[in-house]
Amino acid sequence: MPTMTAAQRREAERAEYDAFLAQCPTRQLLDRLSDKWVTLVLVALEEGPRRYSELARRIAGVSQKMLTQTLRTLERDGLLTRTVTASVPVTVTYELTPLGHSLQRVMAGLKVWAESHMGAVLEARASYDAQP
Amino acid sequence: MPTMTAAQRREAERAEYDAFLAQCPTRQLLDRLSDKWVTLVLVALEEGPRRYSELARRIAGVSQKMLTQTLRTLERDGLLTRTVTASVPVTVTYELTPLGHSLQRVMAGLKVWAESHMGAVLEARASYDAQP
DNA sequence: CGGAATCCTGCCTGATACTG
DNA sequence: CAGTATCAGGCAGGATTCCG
Repeated sequence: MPTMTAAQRREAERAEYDAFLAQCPTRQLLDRLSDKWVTLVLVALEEGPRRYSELARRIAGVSQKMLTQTLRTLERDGLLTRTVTASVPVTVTYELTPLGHSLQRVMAGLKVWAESHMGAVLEARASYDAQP
Repeated sequence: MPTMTAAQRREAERAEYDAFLAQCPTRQLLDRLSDKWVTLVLVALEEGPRRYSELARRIAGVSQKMLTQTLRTLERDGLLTRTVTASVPVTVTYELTPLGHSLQRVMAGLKVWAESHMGAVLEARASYDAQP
């Protein structure tokens, strides 16, 4: 039986992994999470369950293929659940798991950062481009 | 003269942007930040200035092309500075700006999350793949 | 050492069409 | 409505070579 709390177990686990190493599984995980659709899907689900069509509408510019692909991967990784309601027409609902919620908090920070510091970035670009 | 604090200004600015809109500049910024090399470079610089060769060694698997390209973009966006010391051989040092540091804090959270929850993700995958 | 320039491959992505 | 299947192209990204 485990004598560690979940938090202690995570800490011990973290010490064994290093995302800087190319072969480390966390490196592959980090690569997968570093995806614009992943970020947007997670943030779109932050307030609760959403239907497929709701997500497609909210996340402007995503193709059906990429949305489905992203949702499947996130489901496989245990970050969200997919629920099919047998009605006519059929309804499919996606919802974050507790694991997904913990990641969503990090992702939301990224989105907020982008929206908060956009001005500073645009100024930096203008300044950089002005140089001879 | 501005009558708002920097924090207030950022908040007001944030309200004008929405990364869910495909045409919004923050969406493009979010796309750029959702890059594995960006994440790793920012985290690699968290403890202070680093030379080009140090970064190349630390971030296993990155090609010279991608490392240079990533560094250039981050420099243009005002997230880090590039300093050339005219010696033989030449030395180039990269260092986070205050803006870069604020983003680095978010990025570090992503890396820590990946390293902390790797086990849970692997279990979820095994469970998903076991289904008929 | 720290790049720039070039070439070239693959797979990511979008568009389209079809189904339960 | 919520997908799957297929096809085609474009550019991300690796490998290589050369330079100050």
